[in-house]
Amino acid sequence: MKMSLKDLSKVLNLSQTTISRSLNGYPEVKEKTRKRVQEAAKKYHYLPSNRAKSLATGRAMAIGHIIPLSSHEAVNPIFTDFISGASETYSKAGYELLLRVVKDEDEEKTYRELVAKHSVDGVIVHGPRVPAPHTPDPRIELLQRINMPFLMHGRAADDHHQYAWLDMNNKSAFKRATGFLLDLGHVRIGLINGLEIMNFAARRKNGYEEALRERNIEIDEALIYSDEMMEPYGYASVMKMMALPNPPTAFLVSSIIPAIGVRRAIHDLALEMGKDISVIIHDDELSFLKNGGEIPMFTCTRSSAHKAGRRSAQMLLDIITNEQTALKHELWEAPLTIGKSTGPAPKK
Amino acid sequence: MKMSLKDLSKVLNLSQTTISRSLNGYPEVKEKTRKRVQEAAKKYHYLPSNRAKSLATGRAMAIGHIIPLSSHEAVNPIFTDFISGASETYSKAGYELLLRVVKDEDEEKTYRELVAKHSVDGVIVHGPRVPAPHTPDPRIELLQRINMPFLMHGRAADDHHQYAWLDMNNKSAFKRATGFLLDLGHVRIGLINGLEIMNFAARRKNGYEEALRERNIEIDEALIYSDEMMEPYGYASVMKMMALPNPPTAFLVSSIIPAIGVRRAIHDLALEMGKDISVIIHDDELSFLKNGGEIPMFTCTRSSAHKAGRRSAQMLLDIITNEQTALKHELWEAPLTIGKSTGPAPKK
DNA sequence: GTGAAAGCGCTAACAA
DNA sequence: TTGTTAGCGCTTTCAC
Repeated sequence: MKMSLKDLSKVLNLSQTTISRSLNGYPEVKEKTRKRVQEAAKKYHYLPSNRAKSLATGRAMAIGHIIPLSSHEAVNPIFTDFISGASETYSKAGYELLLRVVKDEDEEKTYRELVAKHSVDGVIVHGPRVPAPHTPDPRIELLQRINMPFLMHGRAADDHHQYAWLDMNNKSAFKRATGFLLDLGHVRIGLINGLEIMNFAARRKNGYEEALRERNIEIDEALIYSDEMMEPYGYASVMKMMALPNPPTAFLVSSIIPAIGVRRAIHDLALEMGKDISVIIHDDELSFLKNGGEIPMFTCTRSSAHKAGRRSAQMLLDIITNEQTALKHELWEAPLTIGKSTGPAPKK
Repeated sequence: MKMSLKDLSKVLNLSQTTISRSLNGYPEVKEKTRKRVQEAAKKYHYLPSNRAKSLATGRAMAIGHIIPLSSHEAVNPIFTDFISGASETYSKAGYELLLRVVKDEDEEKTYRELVAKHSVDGVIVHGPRVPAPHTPDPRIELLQRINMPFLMHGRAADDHHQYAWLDMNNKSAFKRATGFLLDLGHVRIGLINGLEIMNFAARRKNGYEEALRERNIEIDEALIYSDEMMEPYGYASVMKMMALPNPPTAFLVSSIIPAIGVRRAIHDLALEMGKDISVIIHDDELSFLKNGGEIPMFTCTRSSAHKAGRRSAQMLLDIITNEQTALKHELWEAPLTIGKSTGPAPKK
């Protein structure tokens, strides 16, 4: 049942070398022999042991995905689509996907361990942070120091050029979304954002502010919230902002998780207090729509997350196999899909 | 920089064997020697290569998690918590977590490949199906045939005893939830369920029906919907049911994804048509609440999913290491957390 | 075009 | 208590 190279070599009356060469596409094998080998391999369901191959070649044939627990990246449903896309690419290339969910404080240890144990050939790092303005994500320096190839999903602060990354254009997406609400006549727009230590949140805020600034609308800090993307956070933010003397008429929400709370708050307000909020727009509700839909919405869709996963995986594999020194960067524009808005535009 | 056993043995002037024994806790090593070895290992950041260890011992030191794409398990945010729990357990035990997201039709191939390539010591299978009543999930037979240790997350049809599994008591959870709504005075309760080919959905429906039956309330098929858990599905179901001559006064929703659509529908109805639906209850909204919350809600919370992941991983490791023939099963009761309900109870 | 032999970094008999 | 030796299943020189 369980076939090894040796077994196969006995069956075929060939050396292990020849079989290895046949299966790995080396040119010096006679075509007839190669065919014979390939047929036998199929017949006996032979596949080389990953462990042995790794040991012999020095390559682990695996990529690590490290999910920092605190980043709440794991909780973002989009993340699963990303990883599923990556998995697809790895399978095609014969690589495995190794997943680690780690506490922040264990992250350095994890990378070191992965290197020492020869478990992976490279890693994809999720959720880059901005510990302080103009301070690079500490993980970048670490990974470079221990010589571990990596690709960042998202960018860190100001050091774009020093490492490979793939990112959505968060700033542009939120600038456009804000513009969309402004076009509808909204002036007071609540921003319910993620923690600004997360790079994407900082960029989104920039986009929001830039859109307002370009139309000479004052930025009101009372309309800008920033916290971990949990459901009660969305609910509480809306409630607080709606209690202001001059409440917002629309909300821009940075993730589907707080958006659920936002919807609940809006619902409660409508039912219990007769208040009426006209538009809510947030970043990845679309992820759950099958074919477009009626929600006013934009940015990262399920299929684009999947594509980003595939692309990121490929970029990393390229880095590993080509050993190219030129770093690759990709900045994706998020599709801005406008659907039917919930409720009317504000009276002017 | 990169340390191997051999390197270490030279540094310490000991044989590789002694070092291996020291580090792996064999008793026949002199305590003083062991100490010396351990210190050196720490000093030089030595960790054994996983690949070499695997090859020598015959154990892959890795567990595979197979996510079938079609099951939409991947999209369930709870899933990520499950896997993060599992990851924690594996790390402690020195195992890696290998993730594969595969199309249904590739699933058999995937398992065979994992066996042939010696990539994993066992797998955790997600999203058991009920292809037809009283028909077992075909993957069970396959895994047993190819001799791959596995643990099912969820149960398949009627063959509980033949394999190890961990599952939530879906039937009981939905029975209790339905009972809760009945206690509030609701009689017409809409059930927005997952595809009934998924085992958990079938069980949930059973619980719902049993609760109604026990109170002699007629089961109205017009109030039972079953589909893939997408957002528009939730929206459309509510809209359709609310258009009935005798619409429901409450909804029981099987996942947070369609529940978002349900909330949107309720919101739209309230705003645009003045309709008022009193209670919505669904299964894992709580997963996004940090410390309880105000949503009427129950079952699988984030922390219980995490715990289930940890426990499942441990069960599988036990199976692998103890080679115990007695199969383990665990059925968990979902915590039923009742919060403030959205809207009033129906007028009697 | 094919094969023999060494070696990847470990573990595990078997000796000493 | 420690060391010697032979693999684990593959790839890769180097010979033929």
